[in-house]
Amino acid sequence: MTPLRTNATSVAKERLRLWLNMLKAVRHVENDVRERLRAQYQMTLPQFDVMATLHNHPEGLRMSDLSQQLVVSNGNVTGIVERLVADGLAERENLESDRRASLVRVSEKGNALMDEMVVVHREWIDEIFQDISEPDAARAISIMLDIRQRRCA
Amino acid sequence: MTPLRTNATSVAKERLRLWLNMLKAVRHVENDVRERLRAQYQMTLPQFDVMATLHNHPEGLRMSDLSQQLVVSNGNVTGIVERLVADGLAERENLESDRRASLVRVSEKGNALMDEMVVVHREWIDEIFQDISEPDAARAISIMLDIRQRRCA
DNA sequence: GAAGAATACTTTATACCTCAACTGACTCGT
DNA sequence: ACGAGTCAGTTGAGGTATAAAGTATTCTTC
Repeated sequence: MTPLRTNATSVAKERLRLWLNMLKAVRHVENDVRERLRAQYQMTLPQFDVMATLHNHPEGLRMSDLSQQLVVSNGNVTGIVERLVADGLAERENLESDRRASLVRVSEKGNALMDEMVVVHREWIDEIFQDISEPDAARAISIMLDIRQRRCA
Repeated sequence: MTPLRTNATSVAKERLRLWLNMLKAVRHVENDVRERLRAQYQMTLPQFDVMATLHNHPEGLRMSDLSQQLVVSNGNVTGIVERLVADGLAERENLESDRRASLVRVSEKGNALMDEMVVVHREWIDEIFQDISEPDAARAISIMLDIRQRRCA
């Protein structure tokens, strides 16, 4: 067994371990946040994700902008926005400039709610991540970016 | 604005940024792996996750062990294992010691497949994570553990 | 300026996923 | 024993998810 091969498999194992731990950590946080959302706001996690994204873009977003921001499929967004509109939390408007597309934005009711929820949500995350120092967070962010920014579709 | 408050909100923002980046990174990797699984093995990601876990425990696992390992709900595992058994990749056996429970393990056919897939999967992850050095991986793993190991239910 | 390619989005089929309620089985105190 | 409480697992309803196919619209290119 050459040292080269040993090192290569050693890195590979560590990367796999990282991946499995990322998965568990994300699910752990998602479960925590999901439960709080349900208990305190009767809202699902995907619905909140969409609302939070819309809240960051008061000018409105297209369906494809949403699916790209959230890294989910196109058809997925259709259903979630449908429910949000039905609940009066979001609105859709046809675009004159491109009749295939439409703009989605938070409704007045949704905006008032999100003004509050965004603050509360940040506090939740702050609590869940309380053991993570600012330098650790910065370091981890940079690693997360490295993972995503690999050349690909 | 006191410096204390400034620092507190600064850390909170960085933690939120970390959370959002973790989410995107995980979805990115999941999408990549999901596509390869579908194209090369006609298997879904959750099914692979279950099979890989079972493959690591040749003696077999109970349903609740599986859901705990994968950080998913109990009812979820029921459906996935159902499909795996239907496809002949896994087997279930009633436990004499506890007639409420049952053991799940990979079938002979599933074992042969997983012997190969586990290696290929590690290569995929190694490729996707190729920009992550071993020290970075180790550091990130420790941060992921910190996130999970906070006291909670 | 019309055929063809590309785009934005929806729809359908299938699989996942949680939660809450439920069934059947174990445990334990009395 | 035996009933209250607990535990392993399933079920059903509702809500995500993806992939693939389909629709309408816009762009492109000659």
